[in-house]
Amino acid sequence: MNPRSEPTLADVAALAGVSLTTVSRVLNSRGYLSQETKDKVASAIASLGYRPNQVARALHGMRTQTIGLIVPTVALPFFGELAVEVENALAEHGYRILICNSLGKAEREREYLNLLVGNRVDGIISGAHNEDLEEYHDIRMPLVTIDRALSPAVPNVRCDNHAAGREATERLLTGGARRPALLTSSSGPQNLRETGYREALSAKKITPVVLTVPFHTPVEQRQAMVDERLDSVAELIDAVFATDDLAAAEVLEWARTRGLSVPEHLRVIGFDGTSAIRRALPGLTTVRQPIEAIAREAVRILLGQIETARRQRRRSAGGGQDGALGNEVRPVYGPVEFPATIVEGWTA
Amino acid sequence: MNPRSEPTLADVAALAGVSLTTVSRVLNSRGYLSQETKDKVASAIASLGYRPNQVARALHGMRTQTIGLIVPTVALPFFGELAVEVENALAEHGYRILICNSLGKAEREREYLNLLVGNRVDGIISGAHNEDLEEYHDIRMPLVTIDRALSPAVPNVRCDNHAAGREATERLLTGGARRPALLTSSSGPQNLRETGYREALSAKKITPVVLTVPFHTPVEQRQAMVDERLDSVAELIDAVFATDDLAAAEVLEWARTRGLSVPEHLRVIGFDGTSAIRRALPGLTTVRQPIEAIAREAVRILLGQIETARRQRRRSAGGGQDGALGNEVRPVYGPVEFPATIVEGWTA
DNA sequence: ATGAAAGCGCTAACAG
DNA sequence: CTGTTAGCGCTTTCAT
Repeated sequence: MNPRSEPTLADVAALAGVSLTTVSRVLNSRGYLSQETKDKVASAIASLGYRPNQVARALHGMRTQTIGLIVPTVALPFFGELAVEVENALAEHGYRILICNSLGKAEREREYLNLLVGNRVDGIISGAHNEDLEEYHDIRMPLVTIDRALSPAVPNVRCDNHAAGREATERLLTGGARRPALLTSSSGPQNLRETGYREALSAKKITPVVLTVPFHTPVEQRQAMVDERLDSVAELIDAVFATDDLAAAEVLEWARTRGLSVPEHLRVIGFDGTSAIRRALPGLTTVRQPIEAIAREAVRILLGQIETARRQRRRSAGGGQDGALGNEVRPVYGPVEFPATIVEGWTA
Repeated sequence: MNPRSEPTLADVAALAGVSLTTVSRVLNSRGYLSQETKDKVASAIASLGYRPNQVARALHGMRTQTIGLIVPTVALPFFGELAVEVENALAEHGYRILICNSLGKAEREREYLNLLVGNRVDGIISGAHNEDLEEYHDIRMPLVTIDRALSPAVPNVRCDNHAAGREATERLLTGGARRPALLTSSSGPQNLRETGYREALSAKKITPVVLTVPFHTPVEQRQAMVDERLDSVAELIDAVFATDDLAAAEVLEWARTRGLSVPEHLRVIGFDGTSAIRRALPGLTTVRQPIEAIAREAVRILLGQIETARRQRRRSAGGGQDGALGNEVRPVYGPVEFPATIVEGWTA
């Protein structure tokens, strides 16, 4: 045996003087083993530093205990925190996570989707998609999306963007704003935070001012674009609801360079409320997403799907008797939404 | 065949009316194939939506094309960006990444180490370690550390912390500071940024003021601890060098609540310079780590080690002739350091 | 130019 | 209580 490569079951068996099966049994504590055998095997394992090859296990068991997570980039605190929470929730169930950063490129997202399927992950959680990549549709695998709905057949978990958008806007108004603008990444009916914003304004007969800077704008260009958008409406507005905290930071910077004091001349509220940004900008009033709840629920639904799929596979393989299976996790239609909460700072 | 599970090579072969071998050949474009065969196979693949099972491939080929990355948490922008850069660098070489967040818990880091070995990743990059976990030492696998040195035998890639610490401190002094404090996570000779700080001060005969708040302090407690540390030396100091940007943000918040204006009463310089924090706090003067360069170099060294290991394994397996192998990637001793650069804001 | 068969490391029937 | 054997899906000699 090459010393630089990992020992195998056979090595352990040989050293312990028993068969492969026996070793496998002590590893998985299945069936009856004499204490003596157990000890022999255990010491062989220890002395070789043996660790079961999960790849072989996966090949046999048809399951990798791994799920794929696709996000735009964990370099953004929101997705970084989301990834950590998903990882935590999965770890409790013995699963691990393969994180994929699409960087907003459809091409890359497609490649990752193939990679995940090729690696036979047990399921996928997607928190990023370039306006439905068709690959998502004909994927034969448990799938849950976070935040952006893909199709009614795919479970979607998110915070209640609509209500949150309305509440953020109302918070600006009750704070004294008369004309709040919206700064977001893309405008339209699918943008529920925008819908909430418009709803809050129409209740007060205020005309909306919607500014957009695309999500994947290179970081060096963002501030200039934000400045340009805000300058063009500076006379009209006295508050800004930015749909993410980093955009809110850019609004604050704009206000600073234009000599507008916050919140006196300009009120600002952000969105996400990640701990990293709350550390960086503790003064920012923002809407905090319940990231942990979202992650846990997405994981719960996904694992339910995986379980169901396994059952079906077993049934169609083993043939025959159904048994009473009333307690399966039911498929989820429609989005699952969690409430977001406003975190007070001094910018609004 | 169960419709919900992925098709296999055998399915493709059956549909195309050829043998497994042939299908495998067209997939890997090895040997001579008639155009007709190629076409038949290709269309069978397409119509089944077949994707090779990487798990099986890995089992056979004894390589997973996956490397593990261990970091404290990608929820912190520095490690989030590092993860993305490592992923990018690896992708260029056909490797993927398994990200593990240790959350600063030795227990969890140990588990992850086992997981990675169990999953037979081809190598590990570690950017986190609880004061050498012994497991790192007897690991039979290519390993590179980022930022923290583990042992002389393990390559270490980092920014030039010593020089950077000196320069940051000098920047405060040339800006007009007379007594800059250091705020860091743990003090001692292994903290090279601190060493640089002390060096810059001793050149000017200034007595150091070193404040510490442990790295893994829960976020809710941090500000209070920072406040407490700073209050205790408020009379002495007129500047702070914080060894990460988030700590610098906490210093700014302290200054704000104490009515100290920055940079007039208090100069502040941070460390890391991630894009996320630069977006959040564009005014912060900081030392920017060359994250991309670090990631690329770590990957380069690791892939070199993997290549070398494979060669050795082949040699010891196939037995015999060495051949001329002068162009191997040489093992790296001593750390590889990249220069960090100061990014100007208005806080210093 | 194509196929048959062995084997990667492990688990699970199926014997004893 | 323990061993033998047959795969999981793929690559790779070795034949033909």
